Amino acid sequence: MLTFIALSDPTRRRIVELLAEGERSAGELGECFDISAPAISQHLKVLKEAHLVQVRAEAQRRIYALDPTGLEELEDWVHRIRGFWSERLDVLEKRLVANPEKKKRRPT
Amino acid sequence: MLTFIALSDPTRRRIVELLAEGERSAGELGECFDISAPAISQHLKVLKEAHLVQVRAEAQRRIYALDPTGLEELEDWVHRIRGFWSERLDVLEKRLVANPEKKKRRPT
DNA sequence: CTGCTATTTAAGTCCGGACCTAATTAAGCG
DNA sequence: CGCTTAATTAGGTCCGGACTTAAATAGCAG
Repeated sequence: MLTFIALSDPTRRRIVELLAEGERSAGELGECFDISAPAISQHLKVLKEAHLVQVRAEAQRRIYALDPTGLEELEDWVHRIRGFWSERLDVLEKRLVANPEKKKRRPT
Repeated sequence: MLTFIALSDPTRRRIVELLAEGERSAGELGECFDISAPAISQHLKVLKEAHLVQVRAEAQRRIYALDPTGLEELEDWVHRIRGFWSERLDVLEKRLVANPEKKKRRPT
């Protein structure tokens, strides 16, 4: 699950947000931040490995664009978790409404 | 955005997955891992601060359960990004279908 | 070929975070 | 009250990751 690691960094998250607006070259992305070009390049590498961005060469420029794969994986994970949770919510809600004060001890 | 940082760790991700199946005490969670109880406690603290889990006291036990807040925030972020991307996808798809081999140079 | 632009790779520093053990708090129970 | 159980806080180690500067690669233009 490289997706979460990739997005845990604010700079990388910002890059993804920028690319959501449209593709950009590595240099153009770099201009949006106060860090060195190598730093940006490393961030892009991480995002690429997490399948969050794609690269395309155009002359000397590397044009970066969003890759839907990583986002889908992320969304799937969240839905899987929320799916379970929703089922339990139904039960929980009913119980809360039925007996709001009761505290139950559950055996190990 | 504490959500991504919290979920970037595999142990914490696993904890969330376990809690998706149902609430558990800190001790019960700890039994699922090969790390010390303090380590688990620290992980739970991070998850709590990211609003991914909730705590409820029951005698000496602390019962942990999923908190929907963090997951919603996560889902919102993904949707925001994918929203932009989907718009662009429409254009892209049409273009790909129209001329699959052509490579275009696009002005900035 | 030389040089210029765009970007990545290499090498090294530094800080935060994941872990441990030991000590602390807190709640039953005899 | 002492003892046990459950969990957290304290203090300290260690490794990975986000930077940096310097060097390498790659494409285009004269």
